[in-house]
Amino acid sequence: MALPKVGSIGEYIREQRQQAKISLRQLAAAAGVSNPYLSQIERGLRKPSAEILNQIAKGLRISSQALYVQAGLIEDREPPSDVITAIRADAHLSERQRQVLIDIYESFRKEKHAEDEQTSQNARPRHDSDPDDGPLPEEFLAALEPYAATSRNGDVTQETKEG
Amino acid sequence: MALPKVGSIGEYIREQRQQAKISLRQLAAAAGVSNPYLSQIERGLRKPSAEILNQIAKGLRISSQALYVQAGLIEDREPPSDVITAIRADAHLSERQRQVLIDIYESFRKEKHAEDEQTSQNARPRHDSDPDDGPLPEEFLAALEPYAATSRNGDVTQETKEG
DNA sequence: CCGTGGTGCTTGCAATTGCAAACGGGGCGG
DNA sequence: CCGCCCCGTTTGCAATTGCAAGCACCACGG
Repeated sequence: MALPKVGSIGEYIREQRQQAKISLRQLAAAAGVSNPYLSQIERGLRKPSAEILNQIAKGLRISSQALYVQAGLIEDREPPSDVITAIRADAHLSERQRQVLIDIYESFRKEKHAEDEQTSQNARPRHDSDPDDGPLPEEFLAALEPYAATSRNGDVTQETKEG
Repeated sequence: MALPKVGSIGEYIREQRQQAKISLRQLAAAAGVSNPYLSQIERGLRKPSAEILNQIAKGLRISSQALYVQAGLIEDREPPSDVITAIRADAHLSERQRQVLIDIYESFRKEKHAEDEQTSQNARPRHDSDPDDGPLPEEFLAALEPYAATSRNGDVTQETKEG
């Protein structure tokens, strides 16, 4: 793919602009790019950088993501459905935190797996709350307490610590 | 633009690369960019285009969106927490496990914010009173060991999604 | 001792971005 | 008719991207 869908992104921008009933120059001004450059972008003669793309998205008042997807710069994949993928994709976590979360999650899975042998990756939310199914080792919870405690401002509603 | 905000994206990439334990050249090859250019990107001397950014994300096996957010190219309003949604939707977890995971995740988020003071224009309301603890206490990890041991094979090569 | 292979960094250089200026054209008022 | 303001487009040109080649450094082994 040496030549991404630059044409389509241009068409998409022009389409959105015309739909918004604003002139090329107006959008250029709103986006903070020059008029001629926007013209070239819309006709696929130029391959706008990420910054320009973002500014244009702002000027158009549309989602940056929609534009990036159109530009083929983001996999059009749906949001991660399973926990591990979600953790891996979370930019706010450090790699270490990520690994710890994954470890904990997997250990939970193993516990659950022992009593309930179901390895379906895609699952629907279970509101059925059975508060008495997982043993949840003491030492584990003990180690977590300081974090769980500080993370919620005294609003620890869950029985993370139930004698 | 003598000092663009490219620094953070470069640092982020380097961080991710080092945590993935791969060399600059390896990532460059995986991403399909030249080694020197990647070097310059990581040090903030260059402002990579969207395509390059996307390729780097692929090479790092991380979400393109995460990278774009770091680069400030996507409004951060969208990815609040896919992780929590995923956790809630996972039928393999007990309600209790779910809550613990969420607690940990949230505490991690707070830690990261504290230590990683990134230029987030949209900071979530934090209680200014959480000066507790360091990054990730060993005792924490130690407590996890018995559970993590079976799940970790020493290397994070397993991918939940391919291609 | 010197070669080989690894790391990241510096140096020119072609290609491209992105812009200021200018161009052709369509309405409208003097 | 002419000037004026808008539209989108074309044309050079400075600045930047992105790369091939080469540099310095370090560990390992003949």
